[in-house]
Amino acid sequence: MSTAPPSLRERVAAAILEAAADALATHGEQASIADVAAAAGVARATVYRYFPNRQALLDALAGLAVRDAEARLREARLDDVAAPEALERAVRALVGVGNHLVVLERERVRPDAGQFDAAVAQPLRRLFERGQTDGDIRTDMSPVSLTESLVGLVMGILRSTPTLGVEGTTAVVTSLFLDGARTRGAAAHPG
Amino acid sequence: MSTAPPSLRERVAAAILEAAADALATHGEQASIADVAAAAGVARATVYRYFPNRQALLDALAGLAVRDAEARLREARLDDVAAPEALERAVRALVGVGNHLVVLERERVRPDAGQFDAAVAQPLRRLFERGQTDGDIRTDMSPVSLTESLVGLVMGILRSTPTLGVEGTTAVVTSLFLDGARTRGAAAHPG
DNA sequence: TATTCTCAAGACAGTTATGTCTCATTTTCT
DNA sequence: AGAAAATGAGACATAACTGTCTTGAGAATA
Repeated sequence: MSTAPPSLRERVAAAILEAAADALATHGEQASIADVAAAAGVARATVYRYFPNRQALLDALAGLAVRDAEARLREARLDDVAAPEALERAVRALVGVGNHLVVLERERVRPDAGQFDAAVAQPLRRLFERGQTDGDIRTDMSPVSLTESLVGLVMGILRSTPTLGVEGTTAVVTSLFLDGARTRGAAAHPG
Repeated sequence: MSTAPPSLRERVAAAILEAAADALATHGEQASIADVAAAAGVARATVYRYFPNRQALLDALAGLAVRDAEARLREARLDDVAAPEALERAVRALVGVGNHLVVLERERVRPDAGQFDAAVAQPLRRLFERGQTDGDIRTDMSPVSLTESLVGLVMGILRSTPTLGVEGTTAVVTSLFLDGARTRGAAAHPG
């Protein structure tokens, strides 16, 4: 691995990207460069020294999120285990990407679409397809719908309940998505 | 009922709000007044004749969405039926609000928060609480988490798959949320 | 200590969206 | 048809953000 010394420039660039992810995930698209700079604790001009313009920063952020998501999903080895276990790993990977994923998903309408699809949606669709052929996943819903549902679920929880931590969020999302909210087996109310 | 003649002003105001809902749901917060005006087929100045400033338009839109959601949830009579049936009705109500709900949910971080909570989240939480005491809904997840999950699910499907229609979307969301994506009962893959 | 690099702070111009206003034209209502 | 109201088009000033630049200060390196 390239665990080279984290040079100053790299550290500042990372801080700016992190602050941008937070600001964009919280305040949405209309977060200004001044907001990002303030959140990162640097001057506005410094941001422009690292990223020539706003779009470049957004692109860098999207690229980072894509690479992070790809790496986590690759390490998850979704193809090595059955669909339910793979799903839990996938959710853990997505939750681990955190705010970067929220930003990436928010910008997936923009011109640079496809990135989100290739890095996140496609592996999920493949996972659901395999789960369906193996009999682990219900077949009355398309892999596309299942993927969108899972993404919506993750995003909703990720944006509204950031206090659960990675494992807590993963457990909630996985359990709910796989088994649903209905009580299983037990008798309903004695009507 | 006050089914008065739909005066001209009311019709234009409704058209502007509808266009604003579409534009804001599609292009997010950075949709300009010019975008809204173009989408509504009116001049930019006309928008300002109906809403003194951008914030007033956003407030009107949020108020409309809140009233719409409240009315639909009230008509759904969630308290009159068991939790699973009530959940389906609630989902149908939320889906029926459509893009207005997406906009309202996106702005729930803003100063005028609470509106979304009072109109949408609170009824859902009450529904889940009742479902848990009746034994219809699993109790290892809080009503708050269940509510956030359901909202995330609805929003995700609503924004990414607008072609299913109200009934299709309702069926998908309800079934998935109640019973999950896992195959029920059938044997897993023959390993 | 001297040199070099980087940063913070702020001034500056260019661009874009906002909000106001006017005026000729069109639409609505009587 | 005629009066009243509303609209479209566009000019206009204002505000906010963007992107560039300069200056003085601070930290790293030799």
